[in-house]
Amino acid sequence: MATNKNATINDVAAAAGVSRATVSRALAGYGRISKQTVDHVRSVAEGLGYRPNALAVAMRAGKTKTIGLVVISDFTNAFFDRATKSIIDRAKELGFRVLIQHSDEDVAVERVAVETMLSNQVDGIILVPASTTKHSHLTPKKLGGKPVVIIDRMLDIQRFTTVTTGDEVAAKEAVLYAGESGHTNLGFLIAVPGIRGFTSTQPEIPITSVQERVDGFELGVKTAKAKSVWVYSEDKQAIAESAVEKLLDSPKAPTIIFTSNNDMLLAVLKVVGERGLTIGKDISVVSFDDSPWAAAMVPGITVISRPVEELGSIAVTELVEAIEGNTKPKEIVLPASLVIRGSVAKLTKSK
Amino acid sequence: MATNKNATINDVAAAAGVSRATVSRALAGYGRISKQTVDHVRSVAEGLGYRPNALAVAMRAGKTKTIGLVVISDFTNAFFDRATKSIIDRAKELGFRVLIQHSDEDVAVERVAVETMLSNQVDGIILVPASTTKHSHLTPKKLGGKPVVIIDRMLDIQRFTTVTTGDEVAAKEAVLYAGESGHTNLGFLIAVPGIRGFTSTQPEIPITSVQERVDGFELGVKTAKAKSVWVYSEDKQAIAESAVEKLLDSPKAPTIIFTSNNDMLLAVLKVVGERGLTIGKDISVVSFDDSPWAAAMVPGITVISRPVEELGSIAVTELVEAIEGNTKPKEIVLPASLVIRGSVAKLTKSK
DNA sequence: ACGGAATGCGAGAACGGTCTCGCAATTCTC
DNA sequence: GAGAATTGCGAGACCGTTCTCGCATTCCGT
Repeated sequence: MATNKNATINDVAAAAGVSRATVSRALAGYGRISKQTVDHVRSVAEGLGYRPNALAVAMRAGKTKTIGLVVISDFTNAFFDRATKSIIDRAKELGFRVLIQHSDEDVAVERVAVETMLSNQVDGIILVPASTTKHSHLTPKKLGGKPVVIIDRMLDIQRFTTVTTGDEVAAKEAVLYAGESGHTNLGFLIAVPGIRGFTSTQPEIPITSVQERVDGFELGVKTAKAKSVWVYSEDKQAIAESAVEKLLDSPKAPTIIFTSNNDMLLAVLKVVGERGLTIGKDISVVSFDDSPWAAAMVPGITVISRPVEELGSIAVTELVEAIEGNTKPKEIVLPASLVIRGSVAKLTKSK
Repeated sequence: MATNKNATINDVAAAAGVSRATVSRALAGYGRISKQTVDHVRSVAEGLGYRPNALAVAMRAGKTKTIGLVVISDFTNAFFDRATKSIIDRAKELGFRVLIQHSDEDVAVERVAVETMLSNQVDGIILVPASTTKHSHLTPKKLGGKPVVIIDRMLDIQRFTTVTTGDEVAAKEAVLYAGESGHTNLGFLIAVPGIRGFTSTQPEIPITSVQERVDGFELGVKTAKAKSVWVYSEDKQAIAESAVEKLLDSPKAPTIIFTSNNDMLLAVLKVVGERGLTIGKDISVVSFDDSPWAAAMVPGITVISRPVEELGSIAVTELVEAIEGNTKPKEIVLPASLVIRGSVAKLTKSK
């Protein structure tokens, strides 16, 4: 069994009867070298199936053309898979590769992930931070000066470029839309990482994006002068379902339920369906984040859609810019928008 | 602005007043070295925040502890995101990193992706091949002897370890279940990559997993002695919807529709919903691949569930085994199973 | 007290590239 | 036709590690 090692530049040099330097010149096309030599070396290299060792190139250059992506994982959440795909694709366009690690919403795991990326000499990192406040592994010193772009959420420091979506505005807009449709008793189901079970008193929310959604919802409730019931739930199907039960059984049962993400929406769908209620008629629903299935259901679910692909793409563009030149940190906020389908019933106002 | 380069082993050696070799020994814990020196070097290294350059280590060792993953992308397809996640996680357990590229079902893109991986010196590759027959970029020579594990589909050669699911058996089982439930007019909606529009005559199917599903369905139809209508569709929402219309409008309208993947299921849901039909009552549905939303809907969708996480995990385990020792190629087939929910109506047999 | 074994550590090569420098050969200039 | 300029290419340093080899020094036994 031939262990078929790939050809190195030395092999090419030997086969072509020239020095390593000449091979390098011929293939990269720089420096003083005759056309004949270039052609000769190139054909020899091709014949040998030579391909430069990216590791060696990176070591010499001090650049790897690789960016690290640390997401909290949970691909069930439609957001992160779409973001991941758009990041990989945009990176490819710009000539970068992507190394992916999951933090599972755990700061300790995130820390290790970042260290792994750094020891792999990534040129920069895109990070969905597990915590707003815990970022001692993200000091300039520990990062070795490598740029970082934060997406989806914000940190309590403004050291990095941040790409987020304007969830507060969109959340308020959604509530006002419900108000215009005649809904006055509103229910809210908010997924909060880190809590156990569910509760109706607002817990500490460790993630700015969720906080924004809550703020926007509250603002909407205030503006519309509506009544509201809130449940904050662990991000787990079974528990979220109990939370929905509680929402539906509360004294002033809401005619519409707003959910902070797709997983919560699924819980609503399940419980509501089991009770024999029809979406868009007996009960209304609005959820954060669009997905193919939310669009394909009948009636389609009215959602607050975030420009996820754009977010990922912009994050890469910004990061690469920071890698190649020195840029100042900026805060980029992309607009989220209400996509109206059929899941919100028009209530006849009984004034 | 301090460009804060990360400390190298030379910095540590200088700071500790010893040679590079000694630092290496102290940190890796091998060779003849005094306990005092070890402690001293370690504390100095920690103080400097030293972390070995993985590139240099890899170059020296000839191993990168990285595996390449080439998937056809399409994260909307629930299969690939779950597979990707399980692969990353299992790789992490075994001390490997994962480099991801998408082929978009295009052999040319797949070829480039594989070459990129190889030039990045991955230790092995996990591949979802875009084509059964076109694999000239996967010769032992081009691969430089690096092992490859094929998942989800098979090639027409048996050079590589393959991890797939037993879709034929499961497809047949699903059809028989429908027969037992009283269905005799069966509809099939098959997504075929590479075709345009939709057709009712069977086109060439470039992917073994889809072929298996078709074979299994056909076997079931034969065994159950049922009538069947088939539509083969491009994998695009709008077109799939037209295909569903055609299925429902065919002379012998089916009472149940089988779909070859989740995207097709969504098309069925949409059209059926728009026609005011109720799933599990007016029309029945069975789909390949489980998903959170298929489970959360009411009624839940009866699906043929494939052990995707297990598949990914096994693929990594096999690949790492091949990387570390020399193993023979094997064909691993994991069982897919029918998950019965409420989307198949029990028909009273009118004999 | 002296030879041999054990111990601790440094020098230097190697991995596979890139790139600067300098040398020889050719061409140009008047 | 002699000196200068240009051209083409090789030698060797370097990136950050690991690891083999060999050299001092200490330790032990007799």
